[in-house]
Amino acid sequence: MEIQSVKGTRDFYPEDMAKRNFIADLWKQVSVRNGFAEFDGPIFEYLAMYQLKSGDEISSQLFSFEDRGERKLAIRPEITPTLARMVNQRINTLPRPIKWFSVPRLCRAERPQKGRLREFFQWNIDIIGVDDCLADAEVIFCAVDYLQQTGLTSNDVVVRISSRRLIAALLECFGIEKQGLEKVYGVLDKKSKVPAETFGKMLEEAISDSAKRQKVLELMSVKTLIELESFAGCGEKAKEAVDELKKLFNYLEIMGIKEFCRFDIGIVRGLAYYTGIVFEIYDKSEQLRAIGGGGRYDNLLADFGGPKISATGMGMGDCVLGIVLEEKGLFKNISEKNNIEYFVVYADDSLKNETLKLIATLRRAGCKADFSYKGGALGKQLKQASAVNAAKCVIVGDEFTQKKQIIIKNMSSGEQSPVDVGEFFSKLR
RNA sequence: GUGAGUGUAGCUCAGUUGGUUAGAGCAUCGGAUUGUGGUUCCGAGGGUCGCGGGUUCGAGUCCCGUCUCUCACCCCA
Repeated sequence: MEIQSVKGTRDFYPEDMAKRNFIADLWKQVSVRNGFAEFDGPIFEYLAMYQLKSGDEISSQLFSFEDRGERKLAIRPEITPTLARMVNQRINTLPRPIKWFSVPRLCRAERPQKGRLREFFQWNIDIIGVDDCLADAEVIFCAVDYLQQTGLTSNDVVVRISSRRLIAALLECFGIEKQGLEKVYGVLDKKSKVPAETFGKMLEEAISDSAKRQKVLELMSVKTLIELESFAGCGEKAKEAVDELKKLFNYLEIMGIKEFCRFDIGIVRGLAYYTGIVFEIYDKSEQLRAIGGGGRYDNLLADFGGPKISATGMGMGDCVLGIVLEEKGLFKNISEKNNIEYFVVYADDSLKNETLKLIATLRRAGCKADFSYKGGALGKQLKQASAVNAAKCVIVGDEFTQKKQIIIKNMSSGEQSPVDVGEFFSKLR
């Protein structure tokens, strides 16, 4: 083979395409039934737009290039900046709440590994203009609605939920300076990913004071919302954050997805822009990276030059999800073949033109119909019919010449019977 | 970007301490079968052994480089 595919990309042969469509079609279907409207943007944007939020170092993770007018551009690594740009442009005319979704194809120049490629699809849903954590609950509901629709249950996946606002308030209460907050977030995020000893060392590097460190360790051992009461002395901000989480979990219970959701103080999310509720969705085997994640980012529009309007949302990629669905055998109902309804075969070359007419009529009537280019022995044509997984065969033979009849053969039972051509087509409609 | 492992037919893999013309199963195509398929039988095509150097009389096998894929780190929007 002369030219190989590019590192981290995938070829979608029909059987792979069937799986990709299964995933993406369901994303769209579930979004729509949850009240979200689809949008999309260009596949490349100004490089500066991506640097705005994440700084210059992001450039090494992007596929960037210059066009002939020396514009510095980049292939989109995420769609959220595009969303912010589009919403800002029409913010005064869009009815709120804005509930939008998209299934963009994204590229990131990272080294591929399990569940992460350089080109992938990511489902994004966002709700803009709602302060109430009901919007966060609805985003989580929509994600769970999707996962259930694929056949996954609360035995397979879990949504781990926490609050940036809560952690910020508590860390402030512990006396940790605002400047050091980002670094501590980074360490907390590692809690469930590294051995306890390593975690301890990382925390030591981030927080020099051992008393403060002890309080953080105490906090990280909290397993339920109720245990947070022991930090009640931490002031109004912390109390508000706890109340918000309680309210969220109440909504989740009312919506009937409580068994999918857990409070988990260790969920921080890497990025700086989250401001409130945050969550990540995991496969319960814990062997994979997150299936998806999201949360509240109330500064999103403002960061991109718009008004300060609250927003919450989530993203889910197709790579990890695909691995999970494959492992659980949930792709099994997907047909990789064409599922031809009628395969028309002809007993003699003199009937070829009549066969083509039948095919055309069947197709215009909306049936998936096909036939053999080569013709030849009836047995050969039926073999081809089996190869394309045809449900039924239409046999055009002597009966057609003599009585205008065709034979309909059911390919799974083997049963067959003659039928008048006119009657056959009138039944189709 | 750093580190480790890997690579033989479309797929899954054999291939002896380096020794003739590199094999099998599955898949594909053809035939048995000119009015009856999917399960049977027979046959065929398909490989510059990832690519490039080197050692050797001789390399799929040993050495170096490079690329891919896999796994971990960085990062994870």
